[in-house]
Amino acid sequence: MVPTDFLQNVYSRLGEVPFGKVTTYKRLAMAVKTKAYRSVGNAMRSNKDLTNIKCFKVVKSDGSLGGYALGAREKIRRLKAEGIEVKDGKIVDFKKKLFTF
DNA sequence: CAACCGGCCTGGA
DNA sequence: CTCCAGGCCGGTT
Repeated sequence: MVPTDFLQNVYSRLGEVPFGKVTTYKRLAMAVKTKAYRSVGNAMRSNKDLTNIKCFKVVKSDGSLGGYALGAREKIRRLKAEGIEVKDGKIVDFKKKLFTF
């Protein structure tokens, strides 16, 4: 299937997030001029290209992890690989690690 | 057309 | 102030 404009937009924006930083579903949604936070998550889920699309860099607005296709465990591991610590299911120093578009 | 969703926010206990 | 439940928006399948 061919990705929609929305999806391409989301993926593109996600690619702007620098190493060591994260973003939220909401912020991402705002970046693509939409209020469909849920759809963004849905988009991540439907994404197959995990190698090129770092969906693990997207978390909830309150700093908690949210979901991940490969499991929360894996998500945490990946984030840690970028120097982002996760404690008790939440990002440490979330506000600092948060990237704003 | 109907159902699903990796969320967010607000209100009540 | 913290915790739980319900409601709600928008886009995909």
